[in-house]
Amino acid sequence: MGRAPCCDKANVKKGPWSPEEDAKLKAYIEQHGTGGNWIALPQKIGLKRCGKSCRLRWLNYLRPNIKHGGFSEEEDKIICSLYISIGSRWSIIAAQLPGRTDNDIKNYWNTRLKKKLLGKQRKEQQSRRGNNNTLKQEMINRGNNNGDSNSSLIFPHHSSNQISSYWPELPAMAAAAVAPIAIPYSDDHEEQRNIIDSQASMRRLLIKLGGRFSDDDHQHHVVNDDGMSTIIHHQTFPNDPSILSLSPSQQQLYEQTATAHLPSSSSSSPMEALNNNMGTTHDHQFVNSQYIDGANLHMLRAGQGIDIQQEMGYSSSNPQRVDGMEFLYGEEMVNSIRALSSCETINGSWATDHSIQVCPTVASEYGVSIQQAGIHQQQEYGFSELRYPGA
DNA sequence: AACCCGGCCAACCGCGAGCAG
DNA sequence: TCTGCTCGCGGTTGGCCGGGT
Repeated sequence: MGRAPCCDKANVKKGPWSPEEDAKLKAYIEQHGTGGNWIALPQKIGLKRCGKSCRLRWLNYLRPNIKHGGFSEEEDKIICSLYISIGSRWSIIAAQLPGRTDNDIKNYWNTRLKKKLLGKQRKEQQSRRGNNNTLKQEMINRGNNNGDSNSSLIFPHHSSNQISSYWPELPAMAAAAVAPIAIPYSDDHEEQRNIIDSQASMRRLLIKLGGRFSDDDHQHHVVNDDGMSTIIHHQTFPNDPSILSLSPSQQQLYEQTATAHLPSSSSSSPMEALNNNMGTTHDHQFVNSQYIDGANLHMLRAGQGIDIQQEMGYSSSNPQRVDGMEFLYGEEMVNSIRALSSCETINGSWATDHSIQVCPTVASEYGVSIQQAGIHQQQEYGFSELRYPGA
C-alpha cells in the first residue's frame, strides 16, 4: 500500500507558476515566514498549490539572493572537487556555494559540467592510445637494436615537473583535487599515497560519468582486520564502504565523516578521511589486488597501474606496477628481468632497492598469498625489517 | 516555413529521515 | 514502540526554445 498523498492532487494546480502566484507566496513568506509548515501554507494564502511545490518554488526561485546561471570558473572548481569527494549530494555542494540551489547545481552538472569533463576525458584517452602504440613500437625497437639489453628494460625516469596530459583540463582547484602530481619515489609515503588516492578519485568520477576503463570488471582484494583476504567483484569502484568490505571500525569512520558537515575548504571528504584511516593502518590490514610494496599501500585494481604510470609521466608502462625510481615489466617479462638483474623472482615477484612487488595472479597460481610472497622476498633480499602482517 | 532534434531547466515524484503524539 | 505526518533530498520528467535541415 502506497503512502498517502501529501495533498489533494485533484485540487492542486501543477505546472509553471504565474507571476501572481509568485507574488502571493513571496509576500506572505517575507511577512510571516513559512510558519514551519509548508503543507498548511498554501491554504493560508489561498494558493491552489501543493505545499511541497510552494517550498520548492521559494527555495529555488523566490528566496532572496538567489543566483541563476552564469556559473563562474571558481564555482565549477568547487562543484567538481566536491562531486569527486562526496558524489551527488547536491544539498551539501549547494551549501558551499552561496546563492546557489541544489537543483540549479544538479541541472548544471547534468547538462554541462559532466559532458565537459567526459568529452575531454575521451579525447585524452584516444590520444593516449595513439601514444601507446608509438611507445610499444619504440620499446620493441630498443629491444631489437640495443646491445645493452638492460637499457631496454629499465626505462628513463620521468621528469619531476611533468604533468600527464591524460587528465582533463579541470579548473585549478578541481585539478588540484584529482590530478596526479608527478614526483619521483618519495620516502614520504603519505604524500605518495595521496597522489594515488587522488588518481583513484578521478577514476571513480569518470566511471560515475559513464566512462569505462579496460579493467572495470576486475576483482578487488581487501584484507580485513582479521587478516582474511576478501575478493570483491565490481564494475565500478564503489563509494559505498560496505561494498568495499571495510571493517566495522572503518565503516563507522566512513559513516561519521559522510554525515558530517563539510567545512568550507572541503579539505576533509569522507573518502579522504577513509584513506587517512587506511594510512594509519595499512601496514596491518590492507593489501590490494595489484601491488604492495614494503612500506606503502596502493589501492589499485587490476590494470590500473598502467594508467597511473602514464599519468605520472612515465615514458612507457607495464601491466604490473610502478614506483618512483623505475618501473618493471609484467608477468611476461619476469624471466627477462630475472636474467638481466641477476635477481631471483618469487612467484612472479621481484624486489627493488626500495620495495617489494608481488604479482598476485602468479602468487595465486603458486598457492601462496601475496603477503607470504612479499615476506619471503623481503627475507631473501635481506630487508632489515619485515613489513607485512605475520612477519 | 515547417519539422525535427537536442539542450536546458523548472517542477514533479517518491523515498527516507526525523519528530511528535 | 508504533504510527502518522512533514521535511528535505536526489532522480526524473516534460515543456520550452533555439539551431539545423
